[in-house]
Amino acid sequence: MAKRQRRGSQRITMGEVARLANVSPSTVSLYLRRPDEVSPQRAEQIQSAIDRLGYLPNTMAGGLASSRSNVIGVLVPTITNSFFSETLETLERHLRSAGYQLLIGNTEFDVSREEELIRSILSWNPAGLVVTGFLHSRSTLSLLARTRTPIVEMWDFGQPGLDMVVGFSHHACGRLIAEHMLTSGRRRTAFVSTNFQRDVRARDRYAGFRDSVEAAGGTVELCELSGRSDASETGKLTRDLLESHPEIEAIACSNDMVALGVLFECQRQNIDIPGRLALAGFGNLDFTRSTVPPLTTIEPPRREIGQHVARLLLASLEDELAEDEKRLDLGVRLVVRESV
Amino acid sequence: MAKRQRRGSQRITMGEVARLANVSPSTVSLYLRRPDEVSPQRAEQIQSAIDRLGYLPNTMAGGLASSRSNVIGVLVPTITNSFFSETLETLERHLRSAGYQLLIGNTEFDVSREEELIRSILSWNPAGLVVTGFLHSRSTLSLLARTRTPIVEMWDFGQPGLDMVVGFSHHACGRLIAEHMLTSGRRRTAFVSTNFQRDVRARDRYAGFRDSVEAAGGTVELCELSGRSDASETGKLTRDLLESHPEIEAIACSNDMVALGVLFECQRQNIDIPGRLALAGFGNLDFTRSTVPPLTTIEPPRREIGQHVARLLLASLEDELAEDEKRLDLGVRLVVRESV
DNA sequence: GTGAAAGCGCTAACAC
DNA sequence: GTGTTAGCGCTTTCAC
Repeated sequence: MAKRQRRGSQRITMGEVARLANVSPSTVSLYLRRPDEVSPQRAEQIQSAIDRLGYLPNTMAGGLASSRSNVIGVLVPTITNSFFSETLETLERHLRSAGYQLLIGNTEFDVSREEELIRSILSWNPAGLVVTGFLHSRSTLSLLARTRTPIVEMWDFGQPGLDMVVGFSHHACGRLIAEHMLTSGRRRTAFVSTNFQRDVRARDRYAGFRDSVEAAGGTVELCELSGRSDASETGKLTRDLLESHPEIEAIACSNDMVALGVLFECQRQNIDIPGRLALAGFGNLDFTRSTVPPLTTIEPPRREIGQHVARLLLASLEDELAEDEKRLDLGVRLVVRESV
Repeated sequence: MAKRQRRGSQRITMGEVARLANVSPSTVSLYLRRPDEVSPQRAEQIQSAIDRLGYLPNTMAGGLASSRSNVIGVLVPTITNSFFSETLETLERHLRSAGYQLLIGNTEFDVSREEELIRSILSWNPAGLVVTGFLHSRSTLSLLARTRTPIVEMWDFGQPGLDMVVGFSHHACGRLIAEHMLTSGRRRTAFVSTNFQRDVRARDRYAGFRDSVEAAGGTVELCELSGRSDASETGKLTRDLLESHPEIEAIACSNDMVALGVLFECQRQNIDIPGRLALAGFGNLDFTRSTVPPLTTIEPPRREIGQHVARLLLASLEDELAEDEKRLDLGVRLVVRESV
């Protein structure tokens, strides 16, 4: 007797509930979906039958019959990143309370993996789809063009987009940091980035930073970290950078974890921040308030993105949205502390 | 024309593919599930029809008809925590490549929320269920007892469990840290914890730590942080602690983020680590290698948990597992660096 | 307000 | 190897 018998799930059906409650299945169905439309007396019978039997509705059967689902697909580059996971958490909370179930996928910054995931999610006949950014493969685009489910592109802003857009401009983030550093008198700068090849948004922040610095006659040295935001690798890279470019007086980082790595290296080498070197991150992660010195950074609207994505999605499921409601630039805030 | 018409999804059905390919629907179905069992010629016809029409199978219909699903539910306290999100990521990768779709839920450390989520996941008729820890509400337990889907309790070890268990002992973690500190000659200690009331596993680590320290004649001061691992709040708490208990010579933290907050406060106050104070964290987060001084911590098997949960789940879906294969203590590793 | 009947799009026997 | 036939458990008209 190998192969556990996992068919015929033996689960209580709506018909059994109906029989016990002495009503028809369709009344049970109605009770479950719109309780007010059945008489109070039957409602009670039905509810007690449900409780007695421990009935759980079969979502698949319901979805098939109504040819619609309570599923919303969400694709992020990685959930192992507090940026996206906080957006996800907020999104989940708002959407679940409206009766939706999230189907989360990790694209790993890979458009062909994104395509695969979208295919898989679309096969669930989702009520909505949320993807990260504007970068999609050709066939993803045609897949998405053909579907009629509402789509939100999040965590970025500044391109046309497929349907709805909720995010902010990463180029503007880079400029914001650059201007702040320029204001404090720094011209010779470096940008230290993790995941530079895969992450378009990190590249956008770099581009914004570079554009502003160069426009002011400054220089920007780009340093790429090979893997993930490994703080120890950052140490070595920082060492090399400051050795080969002793003129550098400011370092902008692609995120706060990278900045933390740079900071520790400076502590080791007794490099004064911000005296000798200005340092800025991105993300406003919790620890940045208490580093020594506290880290200047940018606060991206992580939670707000989740909240507004949920709002737009829910609204578009109800009504057709006006064109000008479909695009939302949430902006960012420069958090000035003591490291610049 | 309000209310967008979202019914009759207009999607291509298997029947249409069959018609175009000049075969019966069941041959298409067979081709999709076991391609080798249809003749190469028809296979080609079918595939080209699929491509031409852009057919995507309807997962709900398939699931209903076969009364089984490729869904696996996973419940974690919060995905906003690299511990769980790395486990999730690994689990996702392994399970997806075996054709399963994860349904992820956030319990927020709340057993009644967990119950609600389990109810919702069970209504998908999942092939498997993964929950975090052993702590469940009474009705969750009876819900779980009635179902026949395989269940894994992860991230903890040491209790009987419902079905399968993959994790490690948090009590042992606390003891490990304690012994290391005792070895280095510290007797007067404190345990600084975030989320102490909600997180059983943090409490277990505390209990293990306290038991060992007290068995050796030492003392343990417990400090609870109110909210999340807010490093700045940690600073204030550390200040108060060291003021009211100047005798303390070692601090164990419920996780690395808390330890980071303590470390920064010590840098501010010029408290020598490990000279004046020993410090240890939990988690072996990336940055702990490069702090000044590098942080002694514990490496929990985050990725391994995901991997083994997937393996056990997949195995139990195939065959009945022997009792002794159902429980796995992955253990932990003390990462000795320079802070103790 | 309630029930009967007809599917939703697929899978799974079972003939052929 | 392929097609025919019944459902899977629910929702949704539409009578009553």
